[in-house]
Amino acid sequence: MARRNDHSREQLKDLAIESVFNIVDSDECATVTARAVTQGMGYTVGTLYLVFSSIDDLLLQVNAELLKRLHSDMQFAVKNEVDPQATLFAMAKCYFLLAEHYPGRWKLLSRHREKLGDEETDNIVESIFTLVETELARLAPIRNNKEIAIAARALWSAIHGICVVNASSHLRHRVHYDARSLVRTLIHTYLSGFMSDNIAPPT
Amino acid sequence: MARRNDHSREQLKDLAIESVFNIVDSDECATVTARAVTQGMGYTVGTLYLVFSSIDDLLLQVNAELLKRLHSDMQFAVKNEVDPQATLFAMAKCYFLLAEHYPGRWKLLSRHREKLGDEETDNIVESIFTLVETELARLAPIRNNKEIAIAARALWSAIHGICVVNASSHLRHRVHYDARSLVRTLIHTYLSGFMSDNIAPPT
DNA sequence: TAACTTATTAAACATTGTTTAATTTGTCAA
DNA sequence: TTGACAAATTAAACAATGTTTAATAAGTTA
Repeated sequence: MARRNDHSREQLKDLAIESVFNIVDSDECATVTARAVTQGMGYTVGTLYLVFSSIDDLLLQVNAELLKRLHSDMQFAVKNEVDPQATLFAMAKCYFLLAEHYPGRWKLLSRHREKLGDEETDNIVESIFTLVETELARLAPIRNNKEIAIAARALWSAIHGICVVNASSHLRHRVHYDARSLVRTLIHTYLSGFMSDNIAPPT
Repeated sequence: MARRNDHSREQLKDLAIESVFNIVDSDECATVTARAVTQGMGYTVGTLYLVFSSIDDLLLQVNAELLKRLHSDMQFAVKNEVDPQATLFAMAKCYFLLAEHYPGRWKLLSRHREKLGDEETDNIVESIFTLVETELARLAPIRNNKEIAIAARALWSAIHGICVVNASSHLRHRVHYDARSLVRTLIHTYLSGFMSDNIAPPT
């Protein structure tokens, strides 16, 4: 089945995704062009369309791969921590470190969140939320399933938002203290409120 | 000074910004092209470059305008609420409603946050944060300036993050309950933790 | 060995941002 | 009033992208 090079469709996909990583890792502001991607794989532009339906399709699959790795990192955190709160810190750290160490990859992730994702991507995101929910449930038994689900999304949104602000911090900010402690403070403060049995907010 | 049409540079700027609004309001997924913008103003593409240095420059000024209006809305909220917590709810609502009623405009805002902003834009953002800080300070006198500043950014990041997730919710979410109450719950929970004198998080 | 299949490419096309040279329009001085 | 100048506006060109298509080349198989 293989021709000129011994690369199956699957291998071509991996090559392309790898090439995208190389591009955004070398320069987080670089634009991922079809020609740059295929040049990085040692192919020409047409080959990309043999394996992906469009550039957006490629980037979608890149993001799916990123999310899979994130989920894997977070699972590792769950295994290595005992305290639920410590686990949540560790999981948040996984996300934060992705943004800090691989800003280019993380920007792909946050830039394409707006576009419609396919079912696979959504499922990975769901599995990530499930990890968070499990810890929240252990931490605040007084909360019901719905409250847990909402809290997981709110908390994760907040962490994501901090990464966004951090990524776009132009040094010029009046308050600049590091995003790492910002995340820690956020989780701590939020959980403190979440665990106490305060009354429901006004409607 | 005016020639063919009686449009000063300033008027051309306003026309262009208005045209961008029209484009993204009519279809939040529409791409804002130079030709579409100028066609909407009744000019041709070259005129745009008489007034803006690039498309990015135009979008930057569009975002500045959006932020100005947001700040104005939030100031209005401050005037019309007495309780600090109610004021914070009202301010968050301003941002949330922008995302809900003008998703196209809001996407411009969140999409271009990553690009380096000019000083003017940063100043507007700072003034918005100042409004939030003022209410937080009234609410939690035990917190010092730095804590207030961090809390304002964390809280706002969280609200922004919720809007992001909401904007990209593909109906398919297992938990879908409305973002409005998500924001309310988040603020309530966060403030509950912020106002109590819990210990500092572990380092 | 020859026909066929298909991976791969080179070239073409459409759409964008941006620049440039031409054109049109108003202003002002003689 | 008219002719020269300045400025606004445009049409056309250019480069970089995503995408498609027709040609080419390499392997497979009868």
